[in-house]
Amino acid sequence: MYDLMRTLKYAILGLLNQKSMTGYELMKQFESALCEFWSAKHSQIYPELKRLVDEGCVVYEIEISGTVLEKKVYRLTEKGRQDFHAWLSAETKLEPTPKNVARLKIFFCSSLSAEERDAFLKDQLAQHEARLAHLLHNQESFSSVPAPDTDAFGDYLVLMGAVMREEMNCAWLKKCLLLNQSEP
Amino acid sequence: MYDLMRTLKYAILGLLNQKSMTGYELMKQFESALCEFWSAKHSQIYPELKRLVDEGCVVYEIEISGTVLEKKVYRLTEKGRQDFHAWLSAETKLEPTPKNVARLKIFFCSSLSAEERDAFLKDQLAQHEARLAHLLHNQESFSSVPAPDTDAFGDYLVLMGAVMREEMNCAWLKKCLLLNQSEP
DNA sequence: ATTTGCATGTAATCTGTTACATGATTCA
DNA sequence: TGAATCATGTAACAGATTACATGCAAAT
Repeated sequence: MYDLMRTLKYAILGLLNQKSMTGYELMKQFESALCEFWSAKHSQIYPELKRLVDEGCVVYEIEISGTVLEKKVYRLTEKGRQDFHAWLSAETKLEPTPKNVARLKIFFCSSLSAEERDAFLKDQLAQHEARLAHLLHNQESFSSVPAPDTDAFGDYLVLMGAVMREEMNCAWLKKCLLLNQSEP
Repeated sequence: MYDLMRTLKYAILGLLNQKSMTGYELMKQFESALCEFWSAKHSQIYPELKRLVDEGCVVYEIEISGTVLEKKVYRLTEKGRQDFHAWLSAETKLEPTPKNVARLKIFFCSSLSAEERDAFLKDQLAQHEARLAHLLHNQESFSSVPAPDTDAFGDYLVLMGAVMREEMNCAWLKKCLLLNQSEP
C-alpha cells in the first residue's frame, strides 16, 4: 500500500498548534517562518484545510473583518493535536535526495570553458552570499537563545541551520573556484 | 505562460553527453553518480526518453543482449547537445526552498519533552554521521583532483559538496543538542 | 480614486512515486 | 533450477506550481 507522507498536513497542524489562524495567515507563515525548509502556496493550503476539516483535525469559526469580509479562523481539534504529535514523535529517516539544480550543473561543468565555469561559480557564490547576509540580519533579532519549551526555540534552531547551510555553500563554491583556477 | 524547468530532460542529456547508454544504465547513474543531488526512477526515465526522441534530442539503436533481449542504446543528437549547452549556460537563480522534513520537525520541537528532543536530535546526528562516513569512503577513490575539463571534475566537486553538507549537518545537530541540554 | 494587501477559492498542468506488468540473462 | 540482476514499459496516484477567478479593506 501507499505510504503517504502528508507533510503539508503536519506543517499546517504544527502551525495551528502554535496559534489559531486563517488560511491567509498560514500562507504568510510559510513565506516567513518556514521558508528556509518548507513552502506551500495558497492554492495548496486551502484545499488541504478543507480536507483537514473532513478528517476532523481542525475546525473553523467565521470572523467578520470590516463589514462583510468573512475570514475562516482555523484551530486544532484534539484529533488534530494527536495526529501532529504522532507525526512529530515518529521515526525520521534521512530523506534520499535534496534535489538541487545548481549542483546538477556543477556536476556537468566540465562541458563549460574554464571562463564560463568561473563566471557561473562566481554568480552562484554571490547569490549565496546575499542570502547569507539576509539570514544573518534576521539572526540579529534574537538577543539570546530562547528557552527550549517555547515556539521561538525551533525558530532559532532552524535559522541557525540556515545560516550554517549558507556558510557551507559559500565555502564550497570558493573551493570550487580555487580548483578551477589552479589549472589554467 | 508556463516556465517549465524540464530538469530531468537536461540531467539525461548531460549523462548521454558523457556517454551513450540505455535507460537502465541511466537509472543506475541516477542511483550512483547523481544520487546526492538528483534522483529519477525508471518509471520517469523511460517516458522522458520517448519524449526526447519525439523532440529530436536523442536517437537510439537496438542492441541484442544474449540471443533475443533488445536494449535501446540512446545517444545525443546535435539538437540534444545544443539544448543541453543552452540549459547549462543559462542563468541559474537560487532555488527557493530545499524542503526538509527533519528541519520542519526541529522547527516544531518545542512540543516535545526535553528527553524526546534529545533522542530525536541524537538519532538524526547518528544518521548524518553514517552518511558522512559513507561519503568520505567514496572520496578515497580520488587520489588527486581531476582536471577541470574531464567528467571526473564534476564528480569530484559534487562529492566534496556532499561531504561539506553532511559535516555542516552534523555540526548543526551537535549545536542543537548542546542548546537543548543547557536548560534542563 | 487608486493601489496594495487581505482573503478565498478552482482548474490545468507538471513532476515525481508506487504499484502493476512482463520477460531475458547471468551467476551460484 | 532458482535467485539476483538486466531490461522495458504503463497506470494510478500524490504532491506541488501556475494560472484563472473573485471581491473586500485599508492606506495613500
